[in-house]
Amino acid sequence: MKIEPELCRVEDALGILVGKWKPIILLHLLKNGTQRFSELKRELPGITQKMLTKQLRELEEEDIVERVVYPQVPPKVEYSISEYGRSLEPILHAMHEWGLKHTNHKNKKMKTDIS
Amino acid sequence: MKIEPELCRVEDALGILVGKWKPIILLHLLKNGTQRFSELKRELPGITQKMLTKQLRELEEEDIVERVVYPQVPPKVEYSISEYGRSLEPILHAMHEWGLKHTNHKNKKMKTDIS
DNA sequence: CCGCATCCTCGGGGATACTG
DNA sequence: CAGTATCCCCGAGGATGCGG
Repeated sequence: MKIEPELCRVEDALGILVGKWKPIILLHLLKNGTQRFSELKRELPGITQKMLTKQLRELEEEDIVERVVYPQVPPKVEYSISEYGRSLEPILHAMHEWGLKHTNHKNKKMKTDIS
Repeated sequence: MKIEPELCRVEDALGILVGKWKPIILLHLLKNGTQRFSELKRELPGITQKMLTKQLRELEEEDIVERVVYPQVPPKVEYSISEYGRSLEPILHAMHEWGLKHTNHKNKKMKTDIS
């Protein structure tokens, strides 16, 4: 059955995943469970504190990640995937699998384009 | 099994789908099969010729859509989903389904936030 | 350690007009 | 009919510095 384009909700899911660092942040949290801000930052070479904060806040806003603040000095903040957020896992897997195939597809195309 | 974040190919799939009009263009082509440029334009209220051309060209570049030009006056150009492009259909469906659930989730949240 | 504020760059996307 | 060609705007995302 085809999706009725007028009733399309694809953009809703897309809106959650779009963001330069969001997919990879989600994958790290899915793989490693709860992590501190500084751990995540260390694992994401090139990201700035500002961007990491922003992406995490946007994911939190959608109830995808959970944020726990420990009121102590120095501060400690832990992030994790919410139960609800785990429902995105199948989509991430599907996109990852498709991405692998697409890489092959492009490689094949390269060769035939040259020969 | 978790995806190794370092080997993540989610972005590849994301890159294909991201573009203001791409998902809806794909859904239209999936639903209606081959369509002329002007037909698509008519079905996408608000899109400009420039954007429709651009999005279609980008999808063509990735072998997702096929473009057939009939050398006649006035011009006639037909677009359709390639065989390869159909492999995206499960992902679009999954995102659509998730989007529906997410809409409900947000509605529920609204109510509990108010009460 | 975590995060906010400020400033800046760059490209996606829109409006409009022109052409074979 | 199916495109280019121009000009413009805005917001995502980066660099850097301050603060509790």
